[in-house]
Amino acid sequence: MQCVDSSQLLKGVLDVAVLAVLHERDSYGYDVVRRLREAGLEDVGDASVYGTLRRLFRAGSLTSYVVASDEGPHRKYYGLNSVGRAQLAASATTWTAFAATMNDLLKEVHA
Amino acid sequence: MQCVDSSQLLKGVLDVAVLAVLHERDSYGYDVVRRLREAGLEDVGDASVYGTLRRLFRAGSLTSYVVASDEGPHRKYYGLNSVGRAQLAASATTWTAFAATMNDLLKEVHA
DNA sequence: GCCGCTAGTGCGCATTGCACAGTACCGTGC
DNA sequence: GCACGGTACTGTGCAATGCGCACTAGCGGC
Repeated sequence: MQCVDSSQLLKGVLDVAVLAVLHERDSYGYDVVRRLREAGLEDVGDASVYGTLRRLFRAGSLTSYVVASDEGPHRKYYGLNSVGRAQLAASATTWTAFAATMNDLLKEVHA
Repeated sequence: MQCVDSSQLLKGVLDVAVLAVLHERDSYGYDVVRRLREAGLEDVGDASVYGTLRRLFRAGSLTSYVVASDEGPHRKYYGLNSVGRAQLAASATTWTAFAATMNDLLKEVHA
């Protein structure tokens, strides 16, 4: 019944978004969520991000190391490896092409 | 295991794409598939489009009428009603904002 | 001690795109 | 007449993925 809500838009794009954030610098789940929200993806669920990180790690696109913190529980940092960087590049290209196609389709709507 | 494939990108966007195509003019399933493919969405599955049309119709965003054809089976035409037009407008806006956010995120990747 | 923030895990659900099979109409070629 | 390919739609079941929710746990402030 709902119009396109971002939760559906995120499908298949959250991977790229997460990879993009990690491309900037290594990070841990809680922080990735914060950065994505700051970037404008305000309603990403935390569970989605944690899930995505685990999935990408399992797929071999990310490295992982645990760092203790003074201000709370340990942090599980993730970082891109070569596979992840390649995946990010490929996905970014795919996304750009796809977005262009969609903009084309919607162009006439605004007319 | 796969990089962002269009099937996941389509999630939540096929609705808008279909609405956009119908905005141009009334159409039937088989034709919508053809037009989407011509527009650049080359690997949309036909079942997805038929499913989307049925879903949108059930949701009250589309009108439907059957037209006989000389060159094959009857055609079930769909068209936008006011609900559908509103949904298209809203979804298009959401998409545009979302795409802008994503482009922003990916901007640094290309650097 | 309790609360709230930080940080992570696991479970189960809903949505949705798709493959696949099946039905059926039509014209062409044999 | 019949097989075949293109047109056109339906239904079933699957897989991917984002999310809500519950839970664990460390930390500091009241």
